[in-house]
Amino acid sequence: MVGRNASGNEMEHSCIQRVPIFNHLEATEMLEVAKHAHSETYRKGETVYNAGEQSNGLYIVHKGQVKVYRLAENGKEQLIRILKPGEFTGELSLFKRTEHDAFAETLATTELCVMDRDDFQSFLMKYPEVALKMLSEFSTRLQVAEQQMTRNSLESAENRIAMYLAELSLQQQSETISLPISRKDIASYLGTTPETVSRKLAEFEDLGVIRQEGQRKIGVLNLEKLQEYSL
Amino acid sequence: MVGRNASGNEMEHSCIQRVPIFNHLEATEMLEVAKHAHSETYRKGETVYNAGEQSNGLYIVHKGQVKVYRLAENGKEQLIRILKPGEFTGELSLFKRTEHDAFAETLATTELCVMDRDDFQSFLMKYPEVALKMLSEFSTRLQVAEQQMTRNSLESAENRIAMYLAELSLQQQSETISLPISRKDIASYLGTTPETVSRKLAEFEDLGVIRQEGQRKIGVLNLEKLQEYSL
DNA sequence: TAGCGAACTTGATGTACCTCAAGGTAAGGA
DNA sequence: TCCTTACCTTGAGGTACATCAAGTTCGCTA
Repeated sequence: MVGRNASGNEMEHSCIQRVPIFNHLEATEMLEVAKHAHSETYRKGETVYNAGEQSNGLYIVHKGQVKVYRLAENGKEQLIRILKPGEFTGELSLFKRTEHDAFAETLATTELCVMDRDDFQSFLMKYPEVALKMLSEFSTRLQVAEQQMTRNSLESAENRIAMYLAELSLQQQSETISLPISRKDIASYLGTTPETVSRKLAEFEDLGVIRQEGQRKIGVLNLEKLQEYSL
Repeated sequence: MVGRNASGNEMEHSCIQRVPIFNHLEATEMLEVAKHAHSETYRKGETVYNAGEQSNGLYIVHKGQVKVYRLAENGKEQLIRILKPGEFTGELSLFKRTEHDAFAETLATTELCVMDRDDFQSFLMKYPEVALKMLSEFSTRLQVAEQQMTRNSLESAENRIAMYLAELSLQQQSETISLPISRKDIASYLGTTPETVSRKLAEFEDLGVIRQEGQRKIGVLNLEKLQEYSL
């Protein structure tokens, strides 16, 4: 961590304003939230928390990106998700006194708002709208996690990669998509290896479905064909 | 569905009493919940909902068991989870107007409490303790889903099966564990095939780690050895 | 813009697991 | 109790993908 700011100051306030679960609150309410938060600044590649460490707060991304992943005993890594501004992790600690079961690492210079566990429950009791927003967010994440689980066990690596590209293309609403993460991380997210990702991308290129334009840019020439892999 | 009861009667009340997210409420509050719930009765093997159908309520299991699964386009099935009494599904419909993305089917004669979507949000606003309980439940489920996802993509089928047995053994606190589901369903849950499950169980038996005693009973002879597969 | 290191690609080889197929066993209804 | 049916086991064969090992390209820093 590069810096840490005490609770209740300007930085927390701006952070809380940007976060979906809080941004509908009145100004005075936000100030109350800010009292229980502090901000932390990280450089690229730093560790926010490790599996096994005591978990004691809700981490909300203000600026930057955070990668959350797990490790198997054999050292293999599974990318769980990439947190973008407004998203959060560490929610389990709000309800149970447990250890982290994953690792969190910054992918860029990152500012986090950290909500202390203590008082957060009573805060939620006072502002049930916030609890509802969190519930909504959770149910979406649950759906995504279950979808991801299904894909990883039911679809071939080829299909998973095609689906991933198709999704990116739809998200980014563009002919050329820019990969948000490295091939290694894509592999880890999709439960395969970097080699396989490489080979399949080359295959798709041969088939005229995509065109690789540098490591992080991919032109989608035939979205329909990509989507066919998912049905 | 075999039967449906109107809202607010005795059956809903008993159902709501048993459910963890509601059971701390006062009697009068429970009655209020019951107003927005009705009960449904199913025989074994019946469909509660199908993927693609409009989702419009929270299904809470009162008695029996419900299996929630997804289908890939190739017809392969992935078991998401088995709902036991007190557990619920359909939560996404409370926050979004969406279709079900999974299938739910009863494994036995089953009674469900169904909470109507409408008013549930305002109910949660009125009783934030209930929202907190749901949040807690969600965060646990999220953790389980992410764990399951990691396992299915990082561990070998052999390890997954060993882990599954070890977990059952710990859960049931017994030398002989009784499998709660068929081999086909175990395979589906672990992202493998019934044949592989069969073979691996036979292997474990040859190694003297377990003893198969009929289709649904397994004696655990060497729990440590089983657990070694997970490290 | 040269040079370094990380990220990526490509090839050759191995293997865990899936698939298809057939026989065996257990459970439940008439 | 028998008979049916679904479930499970075992075998043989194929394959998608991982693994290991060299190259190659990219992108950053100086």
